[in-house]
Amino acid sequence: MGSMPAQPRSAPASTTSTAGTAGTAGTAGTAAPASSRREQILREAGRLFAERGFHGVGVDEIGAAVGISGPALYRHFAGKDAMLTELLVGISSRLRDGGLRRAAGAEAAGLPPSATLDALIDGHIDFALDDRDLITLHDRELDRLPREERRQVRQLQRQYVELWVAVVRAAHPALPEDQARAAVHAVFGLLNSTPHLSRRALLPDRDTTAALLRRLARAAFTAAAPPPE
Amino acid sequence: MGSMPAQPRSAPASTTSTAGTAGTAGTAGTAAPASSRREQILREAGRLFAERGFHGVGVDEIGAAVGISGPALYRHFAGKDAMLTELLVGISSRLRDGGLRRAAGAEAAGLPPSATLDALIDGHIDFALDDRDLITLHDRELDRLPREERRQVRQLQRQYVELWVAVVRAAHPALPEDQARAAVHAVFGLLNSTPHLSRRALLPDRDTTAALLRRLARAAFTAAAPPPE
DNA sequence: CAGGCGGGTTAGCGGGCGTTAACCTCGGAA
DNA sequence: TTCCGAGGTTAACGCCCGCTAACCCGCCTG
Repeated sequence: MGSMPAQPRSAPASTTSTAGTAGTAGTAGTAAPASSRREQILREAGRLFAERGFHGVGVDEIGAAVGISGPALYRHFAGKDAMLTELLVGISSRLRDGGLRRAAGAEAAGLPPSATLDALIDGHIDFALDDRDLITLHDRELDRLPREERRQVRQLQRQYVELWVAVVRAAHPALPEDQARAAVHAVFGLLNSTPHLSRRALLPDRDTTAALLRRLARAAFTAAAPPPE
Repeated sequence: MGSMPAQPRSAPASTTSTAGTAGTAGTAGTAAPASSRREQILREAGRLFAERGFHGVGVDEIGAAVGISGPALYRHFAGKDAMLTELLVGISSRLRDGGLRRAAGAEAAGLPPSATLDALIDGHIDFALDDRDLITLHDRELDRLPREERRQVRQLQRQYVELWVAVVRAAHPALPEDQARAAVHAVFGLLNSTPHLSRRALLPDRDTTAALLRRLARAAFTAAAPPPE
């Protein structure tokens, strides 16, 4: 825990001692190079926003979470809104791009639509299990964005949804489009449900959970087609 | 069940005006038994909280939504927190009580566990489709409550979840408890997904949506059991 | 060795919001 | 008729919070 991050980290020679808490050393050692201050701030802000809501978190708290205090954040971001914007745009972009990549890959490999759908499901599960905070934010704090940014995020989200809808319809041609769309939203809700019970070890281990979610999601789409009557 | 958009929505409360005029006018005789001012406030507050978040709504706005202005709310509630508390306790209680009632009824009728589970699913779907705002609030603003009230709501929610877990395990004995619990949460996420796309008529009509959700939820539980291997 | 600039610091302003205070006005008992 | 309480009103207070201002320091570059 207390291990020094090795980085020089300007010694806070100044009085105050605010730095104390900083820690949490989240970073989870992603191989990614140099998690800059900026990214560190984004990570902590995302966590706090997910925990207590955008309006429920003050800039001083965000600063404290990374070991600096309050207004220093403005050296990195134009304001609190800008942090949320960057978080939400980033999430939506990653989801959409990842989905497009997987769908294109599956199609190029000549796999059937059902396998493409499975690839989308697996990708979303990875995201939901690995970035719980972001998933939470993503469908909870959208309305706190200024108009133009909100439009941008919504567009990305819509593209992601429509990608799924197209694949679902290819895999289950009997399903009408509006029901396919509703089913996609429902499965998103299903897959995104994990963040809510993240607290307390109520979940099985990651692999078991992932396998469970995969089974549930696939079965849901299969059942979405109207009953054979 | 018309959504009753009515709500006279008083004009911008001109200054000065002698208070007198307002008087009893409001609440035009809704067939419902005396929707008191109190309930009217709760309804509007719930809608606003769901739309913009607890911290994103001011008391003046809530007042304006029911035709009175700001501090008049304090004749009916101890404060803003009290409104959220009453909303969340009410939702959680209704969910739990409705679940207990249906489960007891199904059991008394000698139905098999799978039929009991179906009854729970149908009940939850009705709630999710008819009280979207409340469903949204219920798993989104819990953390804005003061400590003690939050504990109370969480307890109600837990009882509801455990009721489902018991029924699921009776219906699917092969499913381990932790996975059953995770599946229950996942299905809640699935069923509660409808509020998110309520805006814009993206959904099929109510009956179609309800039938679709029912199919998805049942299939999910059936698929939750580990693969036969 | 100078100097600028990246990245910190504290102090403080301005606005918004929850809440309280003081006051008003009815409708319905006593 | 009087009075009182329920349910409004506006004014205002105090706090919190986002953001700006003014200042400071150490590293890297010329």
